[in-house]
Amino acid sequence: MALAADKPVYIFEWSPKTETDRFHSHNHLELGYCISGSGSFYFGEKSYSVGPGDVFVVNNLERHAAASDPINPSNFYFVFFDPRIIEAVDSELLQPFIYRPGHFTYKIAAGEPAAVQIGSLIREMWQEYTAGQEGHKGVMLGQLIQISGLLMRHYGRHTSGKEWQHALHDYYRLIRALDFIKSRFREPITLSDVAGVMNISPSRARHFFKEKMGEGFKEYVTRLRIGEAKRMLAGTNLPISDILYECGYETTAPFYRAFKKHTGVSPAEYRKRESRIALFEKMEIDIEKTMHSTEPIMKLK
DNA sequence: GCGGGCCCCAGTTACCTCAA
DNA sequence: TTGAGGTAACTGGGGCCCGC
Repeated sequence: MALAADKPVYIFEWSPKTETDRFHSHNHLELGYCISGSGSFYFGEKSYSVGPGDVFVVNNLERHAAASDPINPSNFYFVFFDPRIIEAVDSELLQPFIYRPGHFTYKIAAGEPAAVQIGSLIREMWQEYTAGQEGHKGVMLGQLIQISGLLMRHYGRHTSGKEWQHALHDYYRLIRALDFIKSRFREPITLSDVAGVMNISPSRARHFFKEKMGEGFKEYVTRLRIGEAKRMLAGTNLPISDILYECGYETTAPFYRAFKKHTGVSPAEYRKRESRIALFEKMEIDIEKTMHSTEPIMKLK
């Protein structure tokens, strides 16, 4: 989901499915506040239990997913926002969102002072949003800045200013690389190209990428390409031969091998499966519409 | 922290054949 | 035409190490 330029802050109410939603990452930053129920939140290999009052800080690099308890489904307020709006006010306020493997704590447990204060601000933000009075966007932005400040104080207890500055420097370098990769993964792209964007040697780029992302450069590019292929297989009727070309592959063999390795099925099987799921989900929605007139779970303006 | 050399090997490319 | 799979040659990423 991309944030519109004129609406850099979104808040919405959302209940994760009882089975784990698909792992994903995105270009915006995210805050989650559990208002009721229970479940789990997954960040890469880590998992956290979810309960009312818990706050989750989600950066724009780590792949994550959520799941609800079948007996007592969790319900969240989620805030999505463009990191640039924080940066424009004070780049230091970005620090709580910077991903540093081994240091980053995604969950602030209910009852912790930061969770209480941030939870209260997110509830106020929701009220602002639903009331929709004149100037609500500005008020929401102010609340977001306040939340960032509280997060900075919360995390600042554990990390020195010098370490924060270093992490910020690395973050900007990594963002440049990821922006470059995301805009070029459909073409032949090498580690040397990415190193050039970061102004470091290919050797250093390799160490840096693995250290910050937890996976190798090629692995990351392949994941992007296969993700794009999956999106095109499910969302278009383009022939597979066109799709593999659109995703940066020049011949069929490597595409089929990589696709099967990542998904466990061939591209054709994947397309069949997704079309069946889409048909089933459409039938469910039609039945739901017929029986009840309910609001969608995910509300976005 | 950063750059670079060396070696290994997985992945890629460019062919091919075969089946449906 | 599309999809699957095999082979050989080649490329370049990863791991390791060392020096600055």
